[in-house]
Amino acid sequence: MKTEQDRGEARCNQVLDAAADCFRQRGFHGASMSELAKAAGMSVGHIYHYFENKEAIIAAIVERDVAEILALLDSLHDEEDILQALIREAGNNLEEATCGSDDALQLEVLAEATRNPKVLAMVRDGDRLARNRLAETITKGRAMRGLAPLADLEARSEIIIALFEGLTCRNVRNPGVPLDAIATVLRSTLQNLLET
Amino acid sequence: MKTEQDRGEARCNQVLDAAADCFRQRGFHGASMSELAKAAGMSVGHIYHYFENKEAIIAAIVERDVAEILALLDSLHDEEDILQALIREAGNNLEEATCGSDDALQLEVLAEATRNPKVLAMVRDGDRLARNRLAETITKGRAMRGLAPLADLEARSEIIIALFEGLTCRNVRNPGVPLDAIATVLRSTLQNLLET
Amino acid sequence: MKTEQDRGEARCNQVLDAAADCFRQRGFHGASMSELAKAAGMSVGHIYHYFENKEAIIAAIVERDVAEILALLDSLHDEEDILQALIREAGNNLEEATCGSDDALQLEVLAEATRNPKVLAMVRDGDRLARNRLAETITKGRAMRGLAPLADLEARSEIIIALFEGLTCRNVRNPGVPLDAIATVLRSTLQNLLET
Amino acid sequence: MKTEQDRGEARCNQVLDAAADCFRQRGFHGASMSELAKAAGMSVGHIYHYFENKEAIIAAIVERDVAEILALLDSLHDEEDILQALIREAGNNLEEATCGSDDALQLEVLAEATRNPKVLAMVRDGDRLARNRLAETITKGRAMRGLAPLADLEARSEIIIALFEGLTCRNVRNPGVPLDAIATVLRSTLQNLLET
DNA sequence: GATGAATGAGGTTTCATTCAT
DNA sequence: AATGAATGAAACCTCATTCAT
Repeated sequence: MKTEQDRGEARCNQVLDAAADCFRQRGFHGASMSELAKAAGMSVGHIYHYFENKEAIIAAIVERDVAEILALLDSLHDEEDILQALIREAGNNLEEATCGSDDALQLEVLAEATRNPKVLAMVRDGDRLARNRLAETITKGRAMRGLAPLADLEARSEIIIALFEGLTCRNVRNPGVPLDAIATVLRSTLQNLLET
Repeated sequence: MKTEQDRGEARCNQVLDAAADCFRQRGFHGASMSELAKAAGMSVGHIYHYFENKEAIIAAIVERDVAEILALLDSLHDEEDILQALIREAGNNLEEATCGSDDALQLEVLAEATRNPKVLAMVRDGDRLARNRLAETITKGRAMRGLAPLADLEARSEIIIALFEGLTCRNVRNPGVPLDAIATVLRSTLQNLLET
Repeated sequence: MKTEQDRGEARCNQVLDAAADCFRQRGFHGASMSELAKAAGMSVGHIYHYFENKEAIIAAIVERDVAEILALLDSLHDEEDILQALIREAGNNLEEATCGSDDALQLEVLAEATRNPKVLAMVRDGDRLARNRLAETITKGRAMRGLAPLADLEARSEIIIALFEGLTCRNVRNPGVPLDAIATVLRSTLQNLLET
Repeated sequence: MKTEQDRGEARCNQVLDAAADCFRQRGFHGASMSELAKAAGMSVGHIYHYFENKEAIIAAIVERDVAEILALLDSLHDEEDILQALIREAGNNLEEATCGSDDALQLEVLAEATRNPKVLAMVRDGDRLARNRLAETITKGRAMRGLAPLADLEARSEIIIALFEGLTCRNVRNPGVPLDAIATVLRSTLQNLLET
């Protein structure tokens, strides 16, 4: 019984993994159900045992995407020197991006949110959690350094997130920029936002 | 003859205006040629007199989009106090975004660039022009203020653009943030990047 | 052993009851096997233990339907005053119909018979039995009243059945007609057909 | 322009004729759009220029069907001896039916009305017109014969229509009945209903 | 220049049926 | 006996594109 349920879940993830790949490469609406099925190693019809329709798959992908960001933020929260970890993560983000990670999917999600209310709601809910988490993390990090609480915490968080999201965009428009030069400026900008 | 050509161009723009609207609302792949035609007040078939196919329309939209950004940058170039103008423009951008301007289209373009090589090339070409222009503008602005040339000019430009693009993303994920709080932090961040 | 067989039969009827419901509500082709399964409280696959395929279920439903009519006729046969019972039954039929009984299924069967030879054969076989039974019943009823045998018995039976089937149709097209007014005319028409 | 519109209408009817055929032979839900298209000598996609979806075609067929009955009733209205014409028409109806005319379609419509509210509404609207027309016709016919108006006109009309619709059903269940025998009984029954 | 009828491929989705467990 | 995962064909429908007028 347990195995059975596990198997179901595994099969579900099989679909989601395949879907993420397809969506990355061809977009939500460019990828066809038969492409998904082929990529998932499953018949088209059977995908509908696990997902009500294509939009439900999109929603599940968005949910995963959101969870991933939250997980990253959570991992930061338990670092020893939080502020430094945040700044370090910035660099990693850059490298990852260069390796062509999930940029495409992130942009796809954002573009879809623009016209799909269900996706928009998920994106906004996720973002609310994420930015609250970031704010807490910053506050905790500053406290650990003996810095005063910030009156403009919300705005600073917003700008910091914007920076990161913006770098995702930059990675599409201008991937050729030297990483270390960027990292230096990024780090100093973040320091300015986090430690003053 | 001249009138004739003008008329043709006007008809062309009629299509592009309609296309921009449709693409904003439904995405490149979600908008159908017949929707475009209806929005443009023109028959489906006739659109093919002006554009070889749908992709050509997308390309033209992307081109326009790129040109718009360049125009904005150019307008800055002739300001009296360039650095201040840049910072001011940040605020405008925020307000515009709130009004739900072209965010959707920008994201659509970026997502499309991710998988359409032709679009990617256009986006990157445009971006190259834009960031060079910004670099020049910054240099000129600093010179007018008597500040020294920047060794890390490229990286700073990159971060500045990232900030702006990031705010476009933020506008989708979290449109409810108070503008003036953001603007203050944004301005101080830009000052830090431009004037030190 | 006997219990086992009984259980099988009960399961079978469970399917047929569910099928009748589904077919009534959605039609033979509109009802899916998985709907049937859900309504029968049984897995899709298991239905195939009892019925070779969907058409076999349809056939069984048709058979039941035919049997039901025959049973009604048989019950009439043992009434004391047969002719009066026939006429009375007309009224009941009307009321039943109003309550939206099996009209839908009857029409579904008839429509299906139109294109499914197997169903057509069943319907016609059943009808042959039914109309012969009715003819006998009429003859017996007339004899009990001391009336002479009818030379045009077959045609009269036919018209009487037509009247009843027609009222089923009317119930769909015009359910709002006052029952008692109809019943009066119906009764006098039947009297004319049965007692003269 | 006129020609153009005519052509469109002709093409529309081309679809409806084909659809009527297909629906008769395979039922509303048994006939596929590609069958319709083949029968109409037209591509599947193009049918959707004329009809929004399959249901719209069904609706149009039902409308035609209703109109046909109304036309028949109207033609009776201008006969010299209306009552006699009504009775005569009964015979014709029988013959027609034997030739396997529209019985199948009529039953299909009725069965569909049972579960499709839009079709039900059309059927009922059509029937209201038809039975009012019949009532008027009967009244006029009786007046021409110098007979008194009927107090139970509505109920009698109802029974008369039921007879005709019932004969349509009978034609499926028992087509082998000798026509003239039936016609005699039918005629006498109608006389009883119309002329007394 | 301008229309819209026409096509056919391909999209998402549903479904009867099978089969390993 | 009983399940439900799995399939693949076929359903309805949409769409970019072409072409005669």
